[in-house]
Amino acid sequence: MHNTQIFDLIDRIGQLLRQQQRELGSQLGLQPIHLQVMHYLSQCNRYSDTPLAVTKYFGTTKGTISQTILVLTKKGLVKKTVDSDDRRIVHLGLTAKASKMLNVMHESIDLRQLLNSVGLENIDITEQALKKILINLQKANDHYSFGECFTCRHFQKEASNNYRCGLTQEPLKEPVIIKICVEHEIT
Amino acid sequence: MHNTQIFDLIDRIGQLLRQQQRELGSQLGLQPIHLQVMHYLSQCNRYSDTPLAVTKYFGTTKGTISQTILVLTKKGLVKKTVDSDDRRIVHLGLTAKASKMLNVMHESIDLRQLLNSVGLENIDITEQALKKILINLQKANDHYSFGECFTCRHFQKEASNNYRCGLTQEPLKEPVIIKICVEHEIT
DNA sequence: TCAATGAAGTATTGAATCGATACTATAAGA
DNA sequence: TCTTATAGTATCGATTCAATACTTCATTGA
Repeated sequence: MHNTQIFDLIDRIGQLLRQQQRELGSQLGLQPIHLQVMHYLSQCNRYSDTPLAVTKYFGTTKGTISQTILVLTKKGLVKKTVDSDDRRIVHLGLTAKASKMLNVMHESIDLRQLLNSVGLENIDITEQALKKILINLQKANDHYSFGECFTCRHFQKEASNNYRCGLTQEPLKEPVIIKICVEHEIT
Repeated sequence: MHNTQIFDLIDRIGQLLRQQQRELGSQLGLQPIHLQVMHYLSQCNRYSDTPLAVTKYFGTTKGTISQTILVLTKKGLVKKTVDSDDRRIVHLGLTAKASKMLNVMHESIDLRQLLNSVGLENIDITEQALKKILINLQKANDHYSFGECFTCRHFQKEASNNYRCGLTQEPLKEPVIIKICVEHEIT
């Protein structure tokens, strides 16, 4: 009873955030999902920049995401490249136009003010709690794929300073990676 | 940079929760928004059970909500009654059928398991943090209406044990009330 | 008393998401 | 080679949602 209030709050905040995205995106002719996908693509690596990974991330179907990506490519915001090893796989990347657009957007919204009067310590606690909720939610929904844990560790071995693994500081918020790295921490 | 991760998490969890609602609702021929509105109506009082209040709550437009409610009434889940004082105002209420449906749904989803390994103390902290974020978000979006504060206090004076005011324990999660009661605490 | 203004809600239309189904192309295994 | 599985696309129908215009009712003000 008391516990479920958290989910009402998340639901509601998420709804209002999406509403903000809608207003912001409508000026650019974009829908909320487009902004979300672009934001996602700005943060993922070559294991998570495929349509299928986007599908898993947003919990929708292949077809739906395919449509979204089609719109983004038509608008010149996303570029596709076929994987050289496996030609079934497509890698998605933001164009310079898209990156610039994202930067402008991030400047126009000051998310930090929304954390007013929360307190740094509690922000951290909240963040950790939300991460655990997310993981539990993924487990409950069978969105968890253990098989890619090897991939994630393999990825760690690469000598690139743009990429880091683990839950806390990684620029890789891509879910497949996050999920697996978290699981790896637990076991 | 570090701070904005919270909003990614909220966004993502919200998305997955909505996906759950979609799966659950599709068996009943209902969309996520329908379940959300029904859940909202199960918790609001006679100051917040109007289409306009629902509109403010979900941050959409009157027309959109009107459509949603139309569907719910056609399905026999929501009943409209015209206000006796102000005949422009419509009060919305769940039918017995809807209440039963909500109960079944709440039983079929165990939200508590999603809080596994979070810890009671941190749940409270997270809840408080999310409440503050919600309020800040409402302020930023001009969804704040001070005028109804009087209404809220008036409502407090009624002798009904089904209703309570305040931020913490109230069964009234209706936003107009919450917003105003919180503001009242602050000042 | 009555006209003007505004508020609550509805109806309609068009754009867009989303799911379902069917399809193509490529890879991997027997 | 043949079968099966995977990644992605195309198409269609149902539905949301915003925008606009509209109706009904209340309130204000002369």
